[in-house]
Amino acid sequence: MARYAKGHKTATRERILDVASKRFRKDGAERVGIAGLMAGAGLTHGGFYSHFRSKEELIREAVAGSLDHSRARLTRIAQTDADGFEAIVRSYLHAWHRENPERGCAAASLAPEIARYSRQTRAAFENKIRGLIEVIAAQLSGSDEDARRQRAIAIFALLMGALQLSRAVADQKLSDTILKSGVDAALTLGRCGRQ
Amino acid sequence: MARYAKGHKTATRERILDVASKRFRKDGAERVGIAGLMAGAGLTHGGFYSHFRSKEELIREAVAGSLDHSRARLTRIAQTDADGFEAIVRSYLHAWHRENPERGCAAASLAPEIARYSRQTRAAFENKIRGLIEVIAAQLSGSDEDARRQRAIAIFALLMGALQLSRAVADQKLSDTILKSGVDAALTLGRCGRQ
DNA sequence: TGTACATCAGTGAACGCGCGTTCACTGATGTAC
DNA sequence: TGTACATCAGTGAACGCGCGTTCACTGATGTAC
Repeated sequence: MARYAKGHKTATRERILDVASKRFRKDGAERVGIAGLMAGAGLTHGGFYSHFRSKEELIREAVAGSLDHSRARLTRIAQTDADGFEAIVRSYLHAWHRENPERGCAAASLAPEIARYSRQTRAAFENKIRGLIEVIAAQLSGSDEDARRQRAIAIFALLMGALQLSRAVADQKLSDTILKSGVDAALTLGRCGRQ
Repeated sequence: MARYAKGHKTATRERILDVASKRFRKDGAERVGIAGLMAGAGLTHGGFYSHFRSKEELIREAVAGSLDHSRARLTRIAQTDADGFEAIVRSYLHAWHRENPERGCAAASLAPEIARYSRQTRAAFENKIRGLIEVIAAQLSGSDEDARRQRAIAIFALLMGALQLSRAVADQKLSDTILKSGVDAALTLGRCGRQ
């Protein structure tokens, strides 16, 4: 093969990123191999390095891309609903999100793993997390912008932590309780600045 | 070698568990190999399977053991301080904890990974998490026991999530802000039932 | 219009390596006689 | 007290396998003449 239409290589790259992003979130970046990934994109493993310098670069870009999607989705959800904040909280701590990690928040799937990668990868992650925090902060009331940001940080930590716990326990009843408790607490934190 | 003193095998087993528990929390269970683990305990890899049926059994027991320690430590910290709840929150979201995962909370290091293991492993994790939640709930006020438990669940999720985020970002200033925001929010949630 | 050549996305064999797991074996000690 | 044997925690070679990465190659198309 050769000399494809303009934009063909970019399209292939996007396809690899899309497959990677989903598999990383589902199985963890560690567990996913390059060969299987490329096969999932309809290619052979050898071509990988003409698209990415290394597996870690792929992880960096796949995580960044999926967090961009998360940000866009949360923004959309917030705009659609009358109470944007509550809509964000309920959609994040929803059973659907718990059961479909491959379509969900990369931070919830990969945060501890990312903490073990290079500074560059952590910086890329950080950059996107700042964006998510911004989206949440924009839904909070209160005159002090810094205080809103700090509350948004804690709320995001709570959402992420609760989703992880709901996935890690064996008992479905406890898992449901975790989601419910997370929603209640997040709404409490969201209302603290309102009066 | 052979015919060691009574309790020798148990002591070796404990040593393997101790090394495993620390390495799993530091590097992730996935990244840690049996051979290196056994070498760290002063042994060769072949003997591993006379102590554990499989790597996953080791993960299960190492995580359970370290969560037992976490529970004991949090209980002690709560008893030492005048405000037991605040002491728990501040010690969990302390820079020392962020920088020493190998000595810290296994849930914060491994939650997404545990979510991908077998039901048996998730059940073992769940059992210990229930214990941690109990310790937190015991520090909360409010007459409704169920409500205290639910708040404790959310608080633990918040603590775990905030610690993970503080480890995963590159910028130290943001990392510090995450810890601080987590403390503030956890204290807010802890006080909600008090009036 | 026809021929020779350059391009380059993708192929697939090969690299060294570490993984989890199995198993025949070692050898110092305790026990039986 | 001395000898033969059983025990069994730990050893280390070997198993098949998949990993991330490299690289010489393919072959369909676009371009130059």
